[in-house]
Amino acid sequence: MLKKFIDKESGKKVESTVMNAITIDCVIFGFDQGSLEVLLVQHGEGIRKGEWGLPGGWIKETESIDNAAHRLLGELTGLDDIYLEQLKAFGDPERFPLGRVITIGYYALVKREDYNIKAGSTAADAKWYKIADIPNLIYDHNEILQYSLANLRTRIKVTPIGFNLLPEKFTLFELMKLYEEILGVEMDKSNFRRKILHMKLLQQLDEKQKDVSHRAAKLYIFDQAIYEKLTKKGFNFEF
Amino acid sequence: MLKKFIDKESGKKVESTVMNAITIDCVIFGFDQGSLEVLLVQHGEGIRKGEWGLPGGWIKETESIDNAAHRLLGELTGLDDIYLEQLKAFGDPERFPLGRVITIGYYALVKREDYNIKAGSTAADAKWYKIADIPNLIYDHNEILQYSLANLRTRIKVTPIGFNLLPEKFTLFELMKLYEEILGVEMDKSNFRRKILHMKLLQQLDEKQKDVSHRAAKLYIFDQAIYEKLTKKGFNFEF
DNA sequence: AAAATAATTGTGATTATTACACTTATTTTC
DNA sequence: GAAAATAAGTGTAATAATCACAATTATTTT
Repeated sequence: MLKKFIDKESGKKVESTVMNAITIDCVIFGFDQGSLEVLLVQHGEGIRKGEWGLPGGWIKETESIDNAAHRLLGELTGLDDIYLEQLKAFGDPERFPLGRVITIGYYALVKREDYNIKAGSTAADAKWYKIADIPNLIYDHNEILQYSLANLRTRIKVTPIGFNLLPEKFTLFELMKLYEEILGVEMDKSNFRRKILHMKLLQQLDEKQKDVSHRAAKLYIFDQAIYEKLTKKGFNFEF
Repeated sequence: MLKKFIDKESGKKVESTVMNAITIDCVIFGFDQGSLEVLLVQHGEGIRKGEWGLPGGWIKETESIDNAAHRLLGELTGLDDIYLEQLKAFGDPERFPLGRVITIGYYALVKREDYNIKAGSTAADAKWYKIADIPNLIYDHNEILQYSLANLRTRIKVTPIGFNLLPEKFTLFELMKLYEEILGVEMDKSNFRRKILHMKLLQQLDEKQKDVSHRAAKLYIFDQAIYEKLTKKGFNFEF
């Protein structure tokens, strides 16, 4: 994977090293049975073989960074049209042991119902980890993960991106559980309902939950059009 | 400024081009007489000579990205200990006409009272521009600037970073004018006072404004300790 | 001393938040 | 098939925050 370069002007060899190499690493969040999870992959080569890390790869000469991130995500998960945002660049000179490699961190939010690892995976092994069970990761991937988690927590208070983690149709209680899990707080059912419904971001469907052993809850969908209207005049999502 | 490389493995020449070259570009915000301003520099070399752009430069092999940004900022303004944060990386393949160069955007908030352009400037010319008067900039610098402005607007609603733009001691009215200018809204003096004082982030001093031709306002300072306490348990800065 | 200017304080109507308790619908158990 | 269990969904009253003004106070200039 590493390339070797010679500086044509100075003539110096830059051995076993890539000058200013750039990679992408992606934190993929999912939500399953009340738990926030992250998709990790097992490294297939090198000294760190068998250790877990964030999925990532190299940026091609002719593609934008965003496109590279989307491509990598598609190769791994078989999904396109995923919610994906750049976090920031991580560039400690020591972060990668074999040379100077700057990585650009992304985070993605996927609906677990859509996700199917077999679809396009090139990774030896990929697995969802609950946030509390994240192992030691290669390089600075724990730092990137923690940063993205902090970012998700502040973003979700200001923007309704949480919907990207839920199925198309969801109950108010599921939505509340998502907020509780990500923010690490307990909320009041009644007050949550009032607040979220008051925002008018949700559309009630004529459908109900199936296969639950108690009174079935009404299903809702997220109204994109109203969201965009609200975004323009600014709104607040604090709970 | 551009380097030329040969890929040692493939033997291919990569002429007039830097593979994966990385720069830093910095949006430096200041606040002067009620206006939000940005520090731009005039290019001293190349075809774009004379055109304005964001101050920036190359990242050295052995320094972290954050250190590079601080170093560049110090070289230009003579200041260290500036509020500086990474925005994100910009990497459209076409953004730089002579080759693939990815740039990492930063934004800084400086107190104009501290700033002295003569201190360490290497730029041919540097000048503060009001937001409304920003000219056409080189490469994708207008895009970077717009992005940082949007970022500042959302950040300032959630975090009291605005203080970095004001002198050490300021009046409540000055603070309000800062928020009005950045967010582009009008606020009610009375309600603003109540809200900001209620947060307990400000310490009233036994000092007053000098040299004003009317009743002098009390001066306040920002209380860092209380800010950190509040940050831990989370707080909201909406106005 | 009066006028001008802006700081500072006050007020009441409206809306949002919070902590609960209560009612309703559905499924499972006996 | 009635009772128990479970969670959905509604209601309420106290408290706090927001908003749109009006009134008062302290200084400086005329």
